[in-house]
Amino acid sequence: MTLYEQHPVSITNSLSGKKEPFVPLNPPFVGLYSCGPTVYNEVHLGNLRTFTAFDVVYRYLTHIGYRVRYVRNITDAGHLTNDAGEGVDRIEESAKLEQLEPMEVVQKYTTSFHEVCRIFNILPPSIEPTATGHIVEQIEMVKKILDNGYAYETNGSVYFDVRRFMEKYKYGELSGRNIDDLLEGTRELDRQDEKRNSVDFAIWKAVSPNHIQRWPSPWGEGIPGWHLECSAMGTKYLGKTFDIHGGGMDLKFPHHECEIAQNVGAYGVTPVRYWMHANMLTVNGEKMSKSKGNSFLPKELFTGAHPLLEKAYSPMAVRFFMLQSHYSSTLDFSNEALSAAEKGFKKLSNALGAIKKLDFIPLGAEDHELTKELEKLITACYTNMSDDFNTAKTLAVLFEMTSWINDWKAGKGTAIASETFERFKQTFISFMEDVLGLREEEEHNQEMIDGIIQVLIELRKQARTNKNYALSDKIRDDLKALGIQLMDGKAGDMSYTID
RNA sequence: GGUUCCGUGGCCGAGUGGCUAGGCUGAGCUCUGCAAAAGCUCCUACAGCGGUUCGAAUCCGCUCGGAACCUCCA
Repeated sequence: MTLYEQHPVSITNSLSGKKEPFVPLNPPFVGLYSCGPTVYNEVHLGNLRTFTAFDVVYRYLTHIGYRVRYVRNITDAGHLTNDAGEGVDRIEESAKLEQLEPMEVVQKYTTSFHEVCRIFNILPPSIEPTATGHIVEQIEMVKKILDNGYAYETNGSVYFDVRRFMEKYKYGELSGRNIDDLLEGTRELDRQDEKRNSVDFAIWKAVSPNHIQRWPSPWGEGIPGWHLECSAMGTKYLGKTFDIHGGGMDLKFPHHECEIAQNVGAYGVTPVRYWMHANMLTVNGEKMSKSKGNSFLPKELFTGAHPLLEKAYSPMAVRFFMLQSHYSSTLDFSNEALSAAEKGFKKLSNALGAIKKLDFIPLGAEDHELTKELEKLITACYTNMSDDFNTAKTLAVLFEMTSWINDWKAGKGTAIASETFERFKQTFISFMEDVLGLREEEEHNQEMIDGIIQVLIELRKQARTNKNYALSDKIRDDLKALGIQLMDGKAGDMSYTID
């Protein structure tokens, strides 16, 4: 019996708003798609929360035995600042501002994004497709939608015909939107528009020849619509219908709604069985976003160089902070909360370091009650994660396990079977490292190492002055064993090298 | 205005009908040469009002407060 059969997963499906048992189309295979970044700018902490949330989904599903194909795209074209037609292209805009070639912008921020992921221990997906690498697939999809009669061409642009689509299918189901309300609210903006209805959206957008990023198509030169890439790439790599699609709450409408419409319009089937939406990171109760000026970059977080930050925080403390709340709740950022998280994480991190080195110390006959209690904790890790990826509850269990680990660390024996001990140990380590992606913090900076060695050098000097050569030699030999070579200078000064 | 969601102790945050997570902070204690770590104890809450129920933080209604989406955003 596999782990996922022992601990069946349930997921809150945004489509129904309810928690549903997770039944993949073709177990043990799972198709998971999540919307990646638009690489026109650095990702900020808010963006990171979503990527972390789906990283954990990917990690856990894999851990319990599913064979997950995780697709997370890079949007490197076609993301206009609005759908109405007068929007600017984000990548082109950044290119102009930074005086770079658009693909230089793409490269720069893709590299930066990967670096941030590495630092926060966000695993690379199975496939990380780019919009520019799938222009052909996107054009094919536009053709299909046109052939099916759910789109129309105006001046070289192709728009999705929402009204027409609604004659046969539903639109607005995911976001619970009423199309008439939408039309009501935006009627004023409709004049001189290329679109038949304000709710229609571009699936192919004509651009002028001075636009650097552009591709030939049956409708002239242009760029694919933003919503289209996810439809095309999701379909290509995961099939016309796949298991899970995730993204930030703010993408629910219009992005994901349009994605559904495009797939249904092209293939007649809804693309996703379980929609998952990660909630926003807030600052003083307001969504963190660039436009509000309350966002900060990962780099600023490590240095503390931002007006909102009282001090620097480590990546793992931040990751822990995010995992302490459920992905579907808003999480409020504050220095107080982050400092608390920092300390809490340290406790877990110490326990992790300790249990790796711990061996089983038996104590008398097996206490069945105690064994049961510890087995319960092991099981709780699974049931909590299987319950809609409840990382907060899982962490609470890991803290309870930490109490036991600290006891054992202090040399206290335990009256359980060695088998239970080993499972306890393995579960703790794998939930920390593999499932939650929390690793021991060991990134000490050079400055700190220098400081530490100076302290030792000072001690060694004193030992030599006191002719305590046994101690001074021990300091030098022990450091050498760590790859640090101390060298005595002529005038009693010391220097060192590190391998 | 429309749609959706939220309001839990000093702070952050789980929890969906009875069994009242967890972390951080504060106070006291144990251990300890000092410090740290670790352990123990205490501070025990569900915005307000009303209703359903034997029983509600959890369900229903109203009031107040806040947020997200409806334009780009993870």
